[in-house]
Amino acid sequence: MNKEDKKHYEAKSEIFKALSHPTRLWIVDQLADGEKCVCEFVDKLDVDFSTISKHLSVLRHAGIIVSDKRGKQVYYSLQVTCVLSFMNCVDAVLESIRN
Amino acid sequence: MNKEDKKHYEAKSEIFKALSHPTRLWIVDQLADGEKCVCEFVDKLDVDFSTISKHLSVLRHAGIIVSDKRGKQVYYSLQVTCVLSFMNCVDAVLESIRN
DNA sequence: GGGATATTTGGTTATTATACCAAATAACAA
DNA sequence: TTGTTATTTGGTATAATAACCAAATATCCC
Repeated sequence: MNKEDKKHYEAKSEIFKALSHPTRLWIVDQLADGEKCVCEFVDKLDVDFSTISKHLSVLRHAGIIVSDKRGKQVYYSLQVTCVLSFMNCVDAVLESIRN
Repeated sequence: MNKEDKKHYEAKSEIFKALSHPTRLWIVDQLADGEKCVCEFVDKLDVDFSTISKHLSVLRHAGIIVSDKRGKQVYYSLQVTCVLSFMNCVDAVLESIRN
């Protein structure tokens, strides 16, 4: 693996890392049918809001979601919707393990 | 998020974790066009073979690849080929960040 | 059996990720 | 301006990952 390849795979792995947390996958699913306010996540999860904020930050920095501040609230939405279609693939992996 | 959902997302995140390393993504790409012997990875990478073996183990436990021992050598191949199509999506993310 | 090769496993250490709390910032309302 | 709500950022302790070396295992050849 040469230097250029290495950079390429490092960048790619950052995307996967961003998706490597149950809470963040849940967030992605929540955004599947449109934007959501941070406050909605806070209500539905039993973790500190600072924790949620950091998860959102990870996804945003990876380029998977984008934020939009309107008034006091911040709305997030999916930037890269092909992530959703990969979820089906992941489910297939889980199925194949189970059987 | 209820208990069942939590388990589901935890399982899912394990798949992503397995793909969250440059070397492991490289391995997946290497397997795109068919099975490869561990020794081939050892030759092409500049890391300890025990490290490679552990990366292969991570991918195998996640159900992404399968191993087949023939003689002294172990051959690995992709079990879940839809992973490859997601790579295009990931590349799209990278593109969108770059621009 | 004994030696050589291929791969995995265990141990140790360094780096990275995560959660919570507390404090900071931003926007709006009184 | 002061208070209130929404969200982010910084600090810190703990847990998970990853790399290397050394040792174990498995297979083949003599």
